[in-house]
Amino acid sequence: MTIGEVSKLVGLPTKTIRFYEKIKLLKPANRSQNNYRTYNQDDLNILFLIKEARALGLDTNEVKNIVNLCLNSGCEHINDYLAKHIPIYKNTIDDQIQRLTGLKSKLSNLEQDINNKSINCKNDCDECNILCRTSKTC
Amino acid sequence: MTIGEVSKLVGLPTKTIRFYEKIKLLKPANRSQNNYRTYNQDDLNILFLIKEARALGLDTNEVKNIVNLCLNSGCEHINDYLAKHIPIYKNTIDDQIQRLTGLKSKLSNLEQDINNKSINCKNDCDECNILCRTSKTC
DNA sequence: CTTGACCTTACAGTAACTGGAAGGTATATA
DNA sequence: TATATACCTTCCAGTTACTGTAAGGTCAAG
Repeated sequence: MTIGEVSKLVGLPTKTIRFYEKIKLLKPANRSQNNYRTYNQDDLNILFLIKEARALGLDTNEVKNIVNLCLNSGCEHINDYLAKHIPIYKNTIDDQIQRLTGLKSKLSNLEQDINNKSINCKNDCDECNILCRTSKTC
Repeated sequence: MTIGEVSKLVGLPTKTIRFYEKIKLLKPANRSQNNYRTYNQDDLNILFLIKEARALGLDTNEVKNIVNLCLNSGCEHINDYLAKHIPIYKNTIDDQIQRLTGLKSKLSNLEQDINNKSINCKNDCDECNILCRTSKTC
């Protein structure tokens, strides 16, 4: 299979497949006479695995661990690995969600301030919103 | 004020302040005889404004808009601008939260699959988790 | 006169791609 | 045979918002 065929089958841009090879997430592809990359079913399976793992939000280093486990051990080790690591992934996600939720409520507060306070504030900065208060131009 | 003093007052690394100048978020700082950057209260105010806006999750382009508004117009324009844009920021955040929530539930499903299904799966891949199923080595 | 704490610039690296340029290759059509 | 097209190749730059590091200048104190 050429990289374009693989791209369609797996649903990843050719660019991305080459990129994965470059960062050693994939081993260097075999080459045909004309120097085109060629892929077989095993390569395809690895790419599906990578895509699935990325879709779970795992970063490329995590994916690399899992691919190696998959290639060098068996899936019972993947299960062990995931059982240990999924809680960590989830904590990371929780942190991000919390951060975003905090941002959102900050924005809501600011929105309310803007609605409640005087819109014309020439030199009456205590009536301004927090962003404006920090600026002397206000 | 030197950049180090400003850094302490505002709570931004000197690196970051120089970086903001480089990307034209700040105008080029005045220089003392020895070529050190010097800052005055106005610069400080702008930096506070920038820090506040970044803390709200706005990207540097948005911050640039707001700084320009602050320098070239008055805060009534900032209020208008924010009133229009905050809903957009919030939508963006909601999208991100939704994405993360989706990832988390995917991870939870996988976690359950791992707990429920056979851990030893030699060539019995239907019993494996989704990551493993995609791999021939399973 | 040296030590330490500042300051300067410039370049590289981060994460995970994406876009583009410049060029080789394979196939179908005129 | 010429060409149009749709692939493929490599390499370099850009994205976001910084951070780290190196190599070097400046200033005050001991």
